[in-house]
Amino acid sequence: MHHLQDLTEAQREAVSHIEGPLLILAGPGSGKTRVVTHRIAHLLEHGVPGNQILALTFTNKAAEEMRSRVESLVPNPSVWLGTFHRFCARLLRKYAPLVGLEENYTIYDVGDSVQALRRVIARLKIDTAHFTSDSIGKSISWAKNNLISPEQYRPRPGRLMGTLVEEVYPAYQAYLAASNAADFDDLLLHVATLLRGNPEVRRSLDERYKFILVDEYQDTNLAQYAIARALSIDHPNLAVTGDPDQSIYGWRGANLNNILEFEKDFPKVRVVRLERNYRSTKRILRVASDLISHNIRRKEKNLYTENGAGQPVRLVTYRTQKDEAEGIAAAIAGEIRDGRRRPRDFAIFYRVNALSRALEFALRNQGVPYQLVNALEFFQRKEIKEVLAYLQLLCNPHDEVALLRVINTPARGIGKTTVGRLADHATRRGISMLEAAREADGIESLKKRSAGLVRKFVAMFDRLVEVAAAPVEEILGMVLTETGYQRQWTDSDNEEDLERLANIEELLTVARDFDEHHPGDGQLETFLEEACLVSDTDDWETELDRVTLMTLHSSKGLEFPVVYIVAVEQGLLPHERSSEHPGQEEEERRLLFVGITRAQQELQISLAGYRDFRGQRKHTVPSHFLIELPRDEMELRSGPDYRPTESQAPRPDTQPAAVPPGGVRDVPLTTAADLAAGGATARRFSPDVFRQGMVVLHPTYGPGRIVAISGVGDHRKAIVDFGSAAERKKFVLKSAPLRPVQND
DNA sequence: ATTGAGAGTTTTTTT
DNA sequence: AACTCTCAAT
Repeated sequence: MHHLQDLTEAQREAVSHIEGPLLILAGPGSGKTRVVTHRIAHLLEHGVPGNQILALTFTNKAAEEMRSRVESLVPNPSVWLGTFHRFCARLLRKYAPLVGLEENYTIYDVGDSVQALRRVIARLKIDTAHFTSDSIGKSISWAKNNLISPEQYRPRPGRLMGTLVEEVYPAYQAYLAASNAADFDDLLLHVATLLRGNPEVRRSLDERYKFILVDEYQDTNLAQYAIARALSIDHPNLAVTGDPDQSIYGWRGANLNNILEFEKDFPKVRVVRLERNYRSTKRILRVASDLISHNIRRKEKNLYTENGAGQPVRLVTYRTQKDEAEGIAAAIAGEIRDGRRRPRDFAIFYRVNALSRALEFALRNQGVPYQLVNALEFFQRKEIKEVLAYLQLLCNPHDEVALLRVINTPARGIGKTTVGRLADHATRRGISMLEAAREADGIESLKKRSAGLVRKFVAMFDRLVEVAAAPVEEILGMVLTETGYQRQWTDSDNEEDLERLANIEELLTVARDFDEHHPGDGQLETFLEEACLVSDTDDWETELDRVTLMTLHSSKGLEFPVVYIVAVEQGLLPHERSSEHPGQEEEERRLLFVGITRAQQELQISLAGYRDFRGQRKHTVPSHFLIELPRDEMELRSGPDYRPTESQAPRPDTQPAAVPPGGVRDVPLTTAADLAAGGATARRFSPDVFRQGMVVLHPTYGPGRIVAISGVGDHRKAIVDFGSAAERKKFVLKSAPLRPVQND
């Protein structure tokens, strides 16, 4: 079988394993993805139908990578490949009623659930003087990850926090149920309880997915563990891959025991160790090994490589944060200028997102293009969340968080008092807030004016309901038009407003792409699901020739020729918040281990003597992890090695550096020829010229505004509003006699 | 009801 | 430094 060629003995053993439990302990850079994808191909070639294989990953990025690599081995594999959360979301669409939801349930992302929780706490009139809603939320999340239902939750005696949670958790869960919504943790919790409570369902799914693979098994929490277990009882063909040394999600409920005790769970397991590293130099690997050997809770591993020794690992101390950023930027710029490296060869890792600023600034000054793997990701931005909330509400009218978000956005005079009265009415009558809004005229406490405004809002919403089955791009267009959302910024030259408009444009493009890949109506649910289950590494583009900036957490699974790890200082790495819990220090060490092992050829670890913190400059203490590193493999330096000199001084014209969220896209512009021809002859404009909200001219109807636009290529259609006199008309852009108008 | 100024609070990591 | 929240003025 050709898949077994050019694999090592250990790799081959894992790849050719077919039935029974399998544990692959894979060190960093040991070709794990290769093994997993080859194994899937191997299974398929041995007659296992693709739809019996379920491969679960943690990020969409990892899933995508895996899919494309499997595809290169076997054309059209019908394997289910995706994240745990997505798998559960899909499953719940089908089995929602079994856990008290409806099929059209909404997924609440972190922002949504925080809103929901705040509301619940306010409603319970709980004094949050000493406990933030945040910390209560964390406790609830912890409980869910550990499969503790609201009914089962019991606080530890004497813990004030616990008693609070005991009261809030059930109320919060009831709120979600009333809103027909599930938060991230619920996706897992619901599926786990579903499998436990419904033996027939469990059996049929176990039968359906006979071969299950779980990637990054060291990061699974109890809920994920329960799901994987429950699906592997009749067909215990569970293969997991992982590395205890790379477990860095303990704070999210990951339970290291899942992997450390896998052999107890499945006594007949076959264990394969992949210890040979193909990625890094000897020196880098040695530094990593020495560091991680200081952890107690681990499985001993012997990492080795046949690669060359490489250069010493640099440990650099800079004077200030600024020196650090400038030093690194100058070094990178120099390497690029000399043609020794390309921008994409470099990555800079840091513990917290806030540290990216100084680095961005320095890189920009050096004219080095970079790509920031974003923390405040695209779908979390206020304007995006607001527009999407309309879609959420269209999809699920019970969604209270969505309703509260949109009812007065953009401002339409429905203020706090009115909303409060609507909420009261809803609670009294046991109906949703949207239903309450429909009864606005009958609500005593409401002033005439307010009732009128609410009525107008409902009428507007109902107009949107009419297009709810249209392509997503069209729905979005209607939302923007009907709500006046786009209009509020169009005439602004405020920088922030322009950025918001650009984001809205970007959202339209995302919708357009989605429509293209999901033909057919009624895909709104799927769109929303994708929108909230994306993660920030997902939009990281491998192909772009840019320096990558990201947190140590998001660096997992990636590799770069040259890696910089900054701010290795006490309080930052290990992070101060990690001292609360004893086990967390080891996790911080693993985090540094992960960062170090991303490097292929060169590695620099650095710190600064002073760092700006919350506006103030503070003295730093070197991380105590540094004394655990082998000095004989390293080169110690004190910066700044470089102060930008004349030749390296900031270039006047720095190129645009950061990629806009969601990536770069070419915007088709109206060419001069288009404009010239449009006036004189019947020449048609390319459909790509037309955009949402644009003013266009029609030979018989006159000027009008594009209310919504959708469709692909020659089928691209626009709905145009010609003012109160004429009705709205729909045009196929390819053949319509429309032309863009320069100005409003 | 909305807006804006000022005060007060915040920061880990993410599906 | 940047964000959210509160309160007073409009």
